[in-house]
Amino acid sequence: MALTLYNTLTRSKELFEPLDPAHIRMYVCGPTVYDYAHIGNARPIIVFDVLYRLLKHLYPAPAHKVTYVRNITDVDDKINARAAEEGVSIEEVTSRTIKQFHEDISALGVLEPDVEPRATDHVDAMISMIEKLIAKGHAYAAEGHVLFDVPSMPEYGKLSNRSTDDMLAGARVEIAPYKRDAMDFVLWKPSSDDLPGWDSPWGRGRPGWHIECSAMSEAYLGEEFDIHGGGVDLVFPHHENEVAQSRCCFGTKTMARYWMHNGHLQVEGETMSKSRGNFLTINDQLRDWPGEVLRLTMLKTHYRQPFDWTVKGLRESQKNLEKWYDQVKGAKVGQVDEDVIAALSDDLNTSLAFSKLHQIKDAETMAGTLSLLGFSLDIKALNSKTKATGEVDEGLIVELISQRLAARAEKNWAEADRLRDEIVNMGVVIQDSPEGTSWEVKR
RNA sequence: GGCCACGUGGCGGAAUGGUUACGCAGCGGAUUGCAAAUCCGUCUAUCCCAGUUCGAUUCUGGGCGUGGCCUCCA
Repeated sequence: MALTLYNTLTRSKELFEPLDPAHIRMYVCGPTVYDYAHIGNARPIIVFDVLYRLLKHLYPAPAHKVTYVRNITDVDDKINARAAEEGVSIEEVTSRTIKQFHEDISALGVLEPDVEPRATDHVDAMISMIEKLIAKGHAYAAEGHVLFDVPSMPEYGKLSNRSTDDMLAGARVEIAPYKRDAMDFVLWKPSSDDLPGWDSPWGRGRPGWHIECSAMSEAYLGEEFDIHGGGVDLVFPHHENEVAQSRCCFGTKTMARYWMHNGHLQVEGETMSKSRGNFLTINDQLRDWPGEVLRLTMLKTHYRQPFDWTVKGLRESQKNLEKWYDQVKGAKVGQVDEDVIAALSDDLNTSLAFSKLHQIKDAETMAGTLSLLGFSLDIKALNSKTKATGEVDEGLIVELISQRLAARAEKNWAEADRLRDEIVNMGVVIQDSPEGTSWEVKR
């Protein structure tokens, strides 16, 4: 099955041809750990998980190997600011946030990346890259900083498709006096005593944002690799700068061959922001919904498309999953549907993949396909009480339900309906079935 | 201001130079003590204007609208 991927670098869909078919290599920019991950952060996590699963399917072991690296940025000024704000150590902020991050995304049905490197473990590699860049005339030290010399790289701007002239015209930030060129960006900056710092040829300091990904991708995937992913906002400056650093340092023609970027999402029609009060974290959403519902909702829209995160959409996903899981109940996990693979192979057309999924009649194929897509097939987990359940009086509900069952046994329908209404008024829905009466918090 | 992406039925969302996608909701029916679930059936669409074409939702140009990026936000 031919896989095509949209490549930001060429702004077109291209046939995926791995550098080494025996070893497919993918790098995705992970979180900066200073706060709960929001649902926007969940998009690349889920989207690239699907790509990882698809690659493993198309390039199966043992003939092939797929290596997926997703980093953790644990040195950053936002982290420092958060620590200062709370009066706690930087380690406390990062370790707490990393733990929370892992906990949150584990509910989303994502496979763990093969490597999850942390920036702070790779500072030496960053320093040696910076030294190399200086030696090759692509970087210079000034006032304790080291800057990348943008004019030294003629192809700068190729990934984000913009000229430095355009960028300067639109610039709205004042230019630091130590920069030779307005576009130059920081590779290394000095740290005061209260900030995290490492000894370096330029004094005690810390790395700039972009160099970590150049160093870590090289460490685990090599100087050139296949796929590099992240959110669209990272195209510029982050990825553009990564390309500049890596290519100039290693003297390569490319850093990654295929650059993939997921679009942003909105919440109920509005841009998500803290000031609007619609800043939804993954953790918030998991209080109300099973992780798999979040996963399906995220994948219903093609990854490059912007989309609107709504309760209505989540409800629909929940219904879809209930139906599918009901269909596979008791079936063994069979083959993967070829139409679904074909849809995914066309630049991860997950929307089309799910519409094909709706057409699957065979329970085993359904199970196999859902499983490839990262769904658990566990209807109990899907219907299990969410964390929001803690906000209702469970004991009372169970009591009312048993009273209603007694009323029904006596065919006292008026009393049974009155009890149902009482339960509904508490925000709880009940359902009768041959196996008994179940209940859940209404969403 | 510069650059980029997008605009399909009530909602989500594919595909396509000419023929009903699909899902959710709605509506009708079966079933159910009542509901839920399930099953059967069913209505509604391609932002506006111009051009190319026998024919455009699909290609080209313009307009309007939405979103994103323009130094650290996925």
